[in-house]
Amino acid sequence: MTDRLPPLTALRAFDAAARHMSFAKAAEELNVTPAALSFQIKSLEEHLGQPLFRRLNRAVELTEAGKTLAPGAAEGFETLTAAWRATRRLQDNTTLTVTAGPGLTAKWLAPRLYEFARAHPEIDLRFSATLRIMDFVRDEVDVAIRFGYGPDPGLYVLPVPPEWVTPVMSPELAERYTTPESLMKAPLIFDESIDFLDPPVDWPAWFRTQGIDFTPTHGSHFSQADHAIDAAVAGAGVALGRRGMAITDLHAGRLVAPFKTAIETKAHFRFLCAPGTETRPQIAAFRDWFIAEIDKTAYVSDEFEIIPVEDIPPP
Amino acid sequence: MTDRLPPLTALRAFDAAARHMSFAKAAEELNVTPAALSFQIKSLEEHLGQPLFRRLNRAVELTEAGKTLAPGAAEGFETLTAAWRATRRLQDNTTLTVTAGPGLTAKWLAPRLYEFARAHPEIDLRFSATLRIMDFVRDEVDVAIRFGYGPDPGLYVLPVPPEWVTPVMSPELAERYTTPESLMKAPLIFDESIDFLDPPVDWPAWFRTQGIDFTPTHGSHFSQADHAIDAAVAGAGVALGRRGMAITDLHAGRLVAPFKTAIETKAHFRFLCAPGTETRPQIAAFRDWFIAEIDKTAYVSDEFEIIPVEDIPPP
DNA sequence: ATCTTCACATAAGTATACCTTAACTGAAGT
DNA sequence: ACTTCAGTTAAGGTATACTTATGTGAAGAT
Repeated sequence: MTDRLPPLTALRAFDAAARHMSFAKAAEELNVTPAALSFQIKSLEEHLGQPLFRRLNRAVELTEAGKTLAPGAAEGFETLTAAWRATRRLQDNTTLTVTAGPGLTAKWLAPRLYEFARAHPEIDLRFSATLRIMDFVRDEVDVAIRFGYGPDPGLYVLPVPPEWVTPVMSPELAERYTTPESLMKAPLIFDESIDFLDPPVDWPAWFRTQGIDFTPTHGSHFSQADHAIDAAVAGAGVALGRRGMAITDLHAGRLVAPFKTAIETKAHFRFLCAPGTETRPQIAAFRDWFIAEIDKTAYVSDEFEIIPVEDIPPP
Repeated sequence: MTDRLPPLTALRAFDAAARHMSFAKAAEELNVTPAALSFQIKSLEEHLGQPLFRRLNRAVELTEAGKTLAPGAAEGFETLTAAWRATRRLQDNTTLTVTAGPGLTAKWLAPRLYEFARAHPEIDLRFSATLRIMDFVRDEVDVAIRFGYGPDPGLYVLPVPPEWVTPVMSPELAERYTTPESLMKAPLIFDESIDFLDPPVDWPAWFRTQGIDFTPTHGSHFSQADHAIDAAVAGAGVALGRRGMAITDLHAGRLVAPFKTAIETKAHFRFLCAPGTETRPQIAAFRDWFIAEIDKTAYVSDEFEIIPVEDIPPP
């Protein structure tokens, strides 16, 4: 017989039946009568040349053929559904789904979102704070904001100024630790979320910018950047704060950055979306707002001597 | 409108049109007239609420919506087609597709296949010699023979006796190197295809079974086991031959294994197929033949003192 | 400049695939 | 023995999908 695809409605009926393991429930899902579904399955079995379900009297179970077909059918229809939904979303100019890492969401986006929501009441903003790299089509996400290196093939990438780090601490601690040397005795906070950077942007690197050869051996470690900043705000120690993470607490006076040397890394935040979607109204609005917010705090960089990490002398 | 799937025939028409970038060719592929296809696309665009193609006079091009939908549609239908074909193959009891690594194919399967083909003339045997792990459904493979550890969740695994290695060389070389100590001065051949084993099954391990602490520093390296064996047959040096790889050349007298100590590893060949398919006639026939062939050479193991690799004293 | 060709659109008519209602079957639970 | 449940079967209607035939507009040829 044909090695091509069988009637697709029949295949979809099978998919629903296999997922529910019930013809009746499958019929309900597809808004047809059980009779119709029974026919579809029967016709599919005729196309195939062998049964897909074993009819027990109160239930159905999959035959070997059914077990072979079911996972692929489910995956195939899932893919189609995701693609169709993503396409439909293109003309929905009222919803905007953004994903960002938990740190950026907590320390940068969340405090500013109220402004965006007020400026664009027509946009229904949804957030997904996860580190998982997402698929724009499959996960129904419009914009991703991610910290790291490029390149990102096949994506629209908006350049954002590079990120730098400098020691930050609570005002109380700043009275105790007034010189770079004194930090060697201070409780240090380690932000493991930037461990992946190469060359490393860490405490030894910062001490070297001060002409100090010192590798701290203990301190508090945090896997997420916002937790490290929170610890610093609470007075638990001195953190190497990333500009984007610390800026809100610096402005609020909860943190101070007494030393005016910062390390710049090639990694930076990147505004990512599927190519072509950057012109959709809500994405363009979000992008413009995002750039404006970053520009608002750009002057902070002028206060610091910013040293590219690759210019730091090796140990 | 509905967020559910649109009419599937229309989606399939779009998929074909997007792949060919031509309505006429898509119509040909689907065995319908161009007019029918034109209607399908139009109906899909109405479902969506926006055009999927931009009609230029001599050609068509995808709109943003089309570009969003096309990859997912293609992938979805590919998945469905693969699943359907895999299901149809279940009732094809005349074809058998086997995949194995290049080493096993060259040194073990190929020399024996003639026998199998003669014993089962009704089976149309196809081979795929690749190291790539294959998906039984997507790659249309019935049986995989792989060297390594388990477990393999969700697969039928036929246990095969464990694999061991012992020094092998050409008869000429064997006259020169008659003691384990003499091998320290022999040209050694390294088979990198078993480097992934842990604990390692390598020359230092074998020397330790002889009470010799020796780590060879140079020799010939081969990334594939069959090439290492071929080099040994050619008299280029002494290889640590895997039972399964060397057995044919040992029987033929092209190789000899003068030292009767072998190292056994927990890794072994595994006969893998999708669960449930082990009862299909051609797979059962191949499995039975495979076991019988292995049993034929089982007595060889009796000649050796086989030491499990974990029992070898550490350096 | 006009003609031809090409690729797709449109109109009208037709077939068939799909669905519904209604009655049936056979086993499990009451 | 009666009810219920899950799926099957039959008959008939409707919407879907296809066909043939004709129309349209621009690219390329003469």
